Amino acid sequence: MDSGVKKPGVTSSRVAEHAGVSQSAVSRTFTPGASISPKTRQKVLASAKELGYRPNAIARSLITSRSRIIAVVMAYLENLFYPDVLEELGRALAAENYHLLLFTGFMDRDSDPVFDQLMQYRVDGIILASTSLSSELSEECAAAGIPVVLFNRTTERDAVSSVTTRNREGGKRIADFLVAGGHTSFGYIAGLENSSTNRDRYEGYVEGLAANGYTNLVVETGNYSRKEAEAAARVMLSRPDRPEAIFVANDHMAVAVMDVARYELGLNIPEELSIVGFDDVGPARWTSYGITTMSQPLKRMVESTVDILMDQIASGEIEAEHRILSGELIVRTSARLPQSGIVERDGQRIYRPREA
Amino acid sequence: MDSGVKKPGVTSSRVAEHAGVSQSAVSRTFTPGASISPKTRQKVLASAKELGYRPNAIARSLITSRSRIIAVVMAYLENLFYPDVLEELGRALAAENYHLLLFTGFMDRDSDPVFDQLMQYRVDGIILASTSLSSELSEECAAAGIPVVLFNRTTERDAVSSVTTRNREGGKRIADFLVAGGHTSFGYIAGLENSSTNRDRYEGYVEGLAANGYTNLVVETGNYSRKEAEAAARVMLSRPDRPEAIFVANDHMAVAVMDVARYELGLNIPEELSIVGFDDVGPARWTSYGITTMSQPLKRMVESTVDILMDQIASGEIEAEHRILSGELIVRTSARLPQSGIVERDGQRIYRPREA
DNA sequence: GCAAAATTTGCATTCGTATGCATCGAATAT
DNA sequence: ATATTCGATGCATACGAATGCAAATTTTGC
Repeated sequence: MDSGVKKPGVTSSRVAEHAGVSQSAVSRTFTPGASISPKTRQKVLASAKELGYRPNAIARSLITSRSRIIAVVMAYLENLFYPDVLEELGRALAAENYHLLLFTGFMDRDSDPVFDQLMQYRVDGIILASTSLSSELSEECAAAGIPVVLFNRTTERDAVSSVTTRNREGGKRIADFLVAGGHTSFGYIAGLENSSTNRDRYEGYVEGLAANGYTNLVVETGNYSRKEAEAAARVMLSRPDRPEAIFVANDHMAVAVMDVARYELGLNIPEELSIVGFDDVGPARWTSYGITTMSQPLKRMVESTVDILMDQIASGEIEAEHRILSGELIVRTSARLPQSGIVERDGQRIYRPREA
Repeated sequence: MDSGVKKPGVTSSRVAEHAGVSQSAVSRTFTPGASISPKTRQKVLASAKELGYRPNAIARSLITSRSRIIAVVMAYLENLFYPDVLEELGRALAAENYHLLLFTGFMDRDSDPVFDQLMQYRVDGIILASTSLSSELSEECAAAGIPVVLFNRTTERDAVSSVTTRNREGGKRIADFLVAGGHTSFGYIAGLENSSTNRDRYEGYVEGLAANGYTNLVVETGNYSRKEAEAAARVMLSRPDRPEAIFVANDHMAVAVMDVARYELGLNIPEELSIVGFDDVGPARWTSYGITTMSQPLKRMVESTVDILMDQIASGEIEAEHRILSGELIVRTSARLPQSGIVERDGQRIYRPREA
């Protein structure tokens, strides 16, 4: 009666035979909304269960030309932000009955093999995150008629959609926050130079500082890598005119910078040095770091991403859509506090100067 | 000449027509080792390029009944160990021309839907990691004739393979290390109670302590979750007879325990409290933590995992294989040091008592 | 109870590729 | 030069499920 053990080759035809109906009937039983009487449906379900039948998604894909697979490209997962994204994407896609084909662990250079695989599997959509090969790759995919969403990255060309947060405003708010905190000299540890997030955060920061009359900004590059961020921090913090406050382009690097500052240079944070990050990733919340940081609304970003994909898949129309969400400046202990502007919300302290 | 833009429906037949050959010829061109003359091969390749043709992996799978997809099940990615595994798996599988279908972000409870999806996609193999539903799920899959490898977990039933490290020996070595370090009272913060890793590490630890004449072990459970580990640490460290040394079942929790010890209870590590972890995950190496920990040889574990799968896929024989690798006790700053037994290797300090 | 409409059902075909088999041509052997 | 072999090629079919269409059945209306 039970079965459990399932022979590899249980096909719809075998079930049909066993249930005394046609193969079409079996197919319709498993196709929501198909025309089938409750009676035969039950018969089929019974036989299916007995034989341990499950529709073959491959065969289905072939004929519907829908794989129900979404490719996710994340070159590296070192930054905890991305595993979080992945987990949330897993949830969101599963809810829509889609599956997640992951491309990771390859060096950024060789985009071509990845692209080839994507095309061969006829994925229904593509999410590009944490990869610098976005631009070229995305254009190609879009040209091939596959919906593409850039996650946490944008591009000028308008063929592909994107989901981001207000990086520019974030950078600006951080500048305001640091100025309000009484700092007078500033540093920036940059992410990947050609990434839109880095560019926008930087520009907003510079703009915000300038608006307050500060132009003495020192810059080093960490390329979103821990190792390089450490090196950058060493250089910046060894300067005679070491800045009082540093905006690090993301939390992943900020953690490294804090370690270097404290343990290699013996600096007290925030008394002697203020650090602000971006992302509000796990370790930022750990007591050892307590990083003051611009949060990215992960859940909403993922929702938007999946939304866009589902829309484009359903409509068949690939029209680039750009969703820009906003985060908050979460105030913790890694930076000196301004006199005012800090409010409490949902048990967190955030920076909200009056005009905002 | 170039093309770039690719019409959705370029099939092998279209290429065949364009090249003036049969569809079979096109197929053979893209099938390594098939019988085809260099001349026609070139003709086909030229046409394929011009039309932007790529073999349809779905259709190929249908007929070969090989999807070249490996399912990876990781219920959660909070513990950085798993993203690392994922990245390495991505690399290793790509090298074998396999792809990675990721199942993540679901609560452990509902294993059934996951199982259903696995079966429907006719994946060629399954890797189960960081999930407690291993036992039931794995049996089912194995019964269905799909190779399964448990990653960092074992099970008694011998239907499924597994790759682990010597958890028991690891626990024992940690006990030896702590005893040699002069500690006299001990604590254990446990992982998931029904997981084999937790059980083995615990048993080895207890055994090692007992061998040295210590039986005064206090235990709390953190279930491999950060939040619960924090709570466990609070309880354990508030005891009047707080232990001098704590073995935390993995680094992910050890980080949390250190934060609580330092910032909530003001304890100095390692002067007043020694902490040892397991995994040697990223944050363990960060200066703020510098966790002394049993390493798990990630790369080799992944290699073995993929090895086992490839073997079983190639041979069609599913014979459970259990690979057990060994790690090292990496000595850092979170625990008091023994007088002897610490040696340097590859720029790292490891604990290697004479008999080992 | 009968005709018309609505619903089920089965047949046959399709998706795009791989592959056994037969055929054909060229290369080798005698 | 002819017989033999071997590689290259094409034909036809198969993989497993979805679906348009027509036939069969049930339901509805009067």
